[in-house]
Amino acid sequence: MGQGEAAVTTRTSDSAIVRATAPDLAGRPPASDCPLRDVLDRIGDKWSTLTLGTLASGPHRFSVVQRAIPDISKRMLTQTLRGLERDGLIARAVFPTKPPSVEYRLTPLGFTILEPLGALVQWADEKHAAIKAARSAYDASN
Amino acid sequence: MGQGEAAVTTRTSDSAIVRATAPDLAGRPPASDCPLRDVLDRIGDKWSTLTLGTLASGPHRFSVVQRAIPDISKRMLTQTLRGLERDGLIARAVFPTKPPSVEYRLTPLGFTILEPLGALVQWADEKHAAIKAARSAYDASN
DNA sequence: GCCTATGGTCTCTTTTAGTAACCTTGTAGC
DNA sequence: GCTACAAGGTTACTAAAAGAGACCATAGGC
Repeated sequence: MGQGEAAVTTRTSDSAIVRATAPDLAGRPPASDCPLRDVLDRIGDKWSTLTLGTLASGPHRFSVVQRAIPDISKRMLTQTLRGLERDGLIARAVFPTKPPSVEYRLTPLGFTILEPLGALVQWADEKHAAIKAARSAYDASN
Repeated sequence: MGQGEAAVTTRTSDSAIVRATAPDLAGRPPASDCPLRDVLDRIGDKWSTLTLGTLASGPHRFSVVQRAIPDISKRMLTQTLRGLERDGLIARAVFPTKPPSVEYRLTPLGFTILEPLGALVQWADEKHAAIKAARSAYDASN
């Protein structure tokens, strides 16, 4: 690292390391304008991906979505749906029935996230066993 | 929905709708054993992806990672690194220098997540403008 | 002596998630 | 006529998590 290829690093001027090895992250805008951060703040939470996944199969009403994600509360579902709507990923339509029914559906923009999201789901399915094994091993050695 | 193809839904027995339209989610285990949930609880938080992204460029010491992600606190970084280590995505190595230095690097398993994660980053970059536009529009119409 | 750097931990405060009760309006049951 | 229930939320309250900042041991530089 410092010089040569010492595996055991001694004190070095780290600013050089930072410049040399983390360019793609340093190149990104620091905070609020970083697309990655912005997206992860949206879909990275506990419920957004599950909500998108539910709506992927077609438009659904509020209560249907809630039943599809059993352990979400009304409050969190409302909040999640509002957030996704605000970002243009889903659309909300109110029908003047009595009592009124509300339907949520993916927008064209919303559909485009299903592909990268699907890649992640696939990774999760494939590696879940390995992750659980690593977790057990870690907890065992404490 | 209920019968016919009425766009304006009246009261229907929703259990039928649930069964008909949300099968892929209903098919997943309800909570703790769902791979998607499990993975999202890990990498879905605010810092994990950024940490993985930083370590994607090579092994780094604690303080280097911290400087690469400017607004993370030591506490959160420690917690994030521990979590990723526990799940086998990164490895931790302590070198007995004075003061001791600690190096973190992706494991083979950790490297495999970079591809699906990359897809998401690309999506974020591509759609960021559209998302921000949708957000402005939503906030404007309030 | 004092400040710096290492990789953390500990405590405290603030933010966020989650729970449960309530709201409105109309229909159904009794 | 009274109670109950459905829809899609909102509101108040509580539990959990995130974040800020001080502290620790040890050694080197000035």
